[in-house]
Amino acid sequence: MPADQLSTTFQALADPTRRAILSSLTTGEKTVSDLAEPFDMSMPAITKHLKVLEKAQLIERSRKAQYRPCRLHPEPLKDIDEWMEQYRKFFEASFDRLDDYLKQIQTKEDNNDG
Amino acid sequence: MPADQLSTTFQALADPTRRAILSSLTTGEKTVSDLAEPFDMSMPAITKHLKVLEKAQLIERSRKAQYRPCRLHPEPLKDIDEWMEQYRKFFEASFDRLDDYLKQIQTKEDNNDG
DNA sequence: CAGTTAATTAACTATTTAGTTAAATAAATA
DNA sequence: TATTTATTTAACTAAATAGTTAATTAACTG
Repeated sequence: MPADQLSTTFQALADPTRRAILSSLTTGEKTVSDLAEPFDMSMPAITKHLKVLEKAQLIERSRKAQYRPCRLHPEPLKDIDEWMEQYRKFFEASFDRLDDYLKQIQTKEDNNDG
Repeated sequence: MPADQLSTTFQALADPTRRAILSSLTTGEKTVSDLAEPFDMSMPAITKHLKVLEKAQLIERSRKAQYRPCRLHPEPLKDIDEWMEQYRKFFEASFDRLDDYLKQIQTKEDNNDG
């Protein structure tokens, strides 16, 4: 398994449970139990997912009494966004999708003199 | 391993060789040998990476004589870009980075009367 | 048709991943 | 101090990943 940061980030995101955990953290800090609640999965499984997210620096953790709250650390997502930049011209220019096609039609109509 | 499309795409991108292959395809269609050339890796290893990219629908393949040219199919990247949307407000608003901090300072100076 | 080039498939291996249950640790509370 | 709550660690397993070499397939070329 590759050790570079971008690979680690993509790897961490390649799991629906971990993406759901991140999404859940967009509304603020959560305990491990809070985060585990929606999933039909043991606590140790959640602990492992949190370790993957923490190693990828997508979350940060602290201590409050017996709790180990997690919060979102979104910076690695910025790196993905920047990596994506070189591909935007390809997928944004695409005519494969209906809405893109319709947008193109609309633009032509806007420029119409008659 | 999760079967959902977004996980498959992230998984495919979680490897530097595969990302380099995609990047190489931004300049146009390439044969397998062309794509393999920069890597210190056997041909079957490259074939496997191409299979991963093809299953993730990040590349498309055709046939020309004994060649099996590959071309970029960027649509799944659009899905990642859309998934990212919910996180942009977090990393774009970040003050963790020096350039963001400097931008903030600059804005204050621009608004100065003296 | 024999040989060469391009690429894939088969068979194998080592490592990683994603989950489990049972036990251990940390901190609060009765 | 004993018990409960929150979480992690240990030990294990099954499946997936990423690579290898050797053999095979496909198509061109002399």
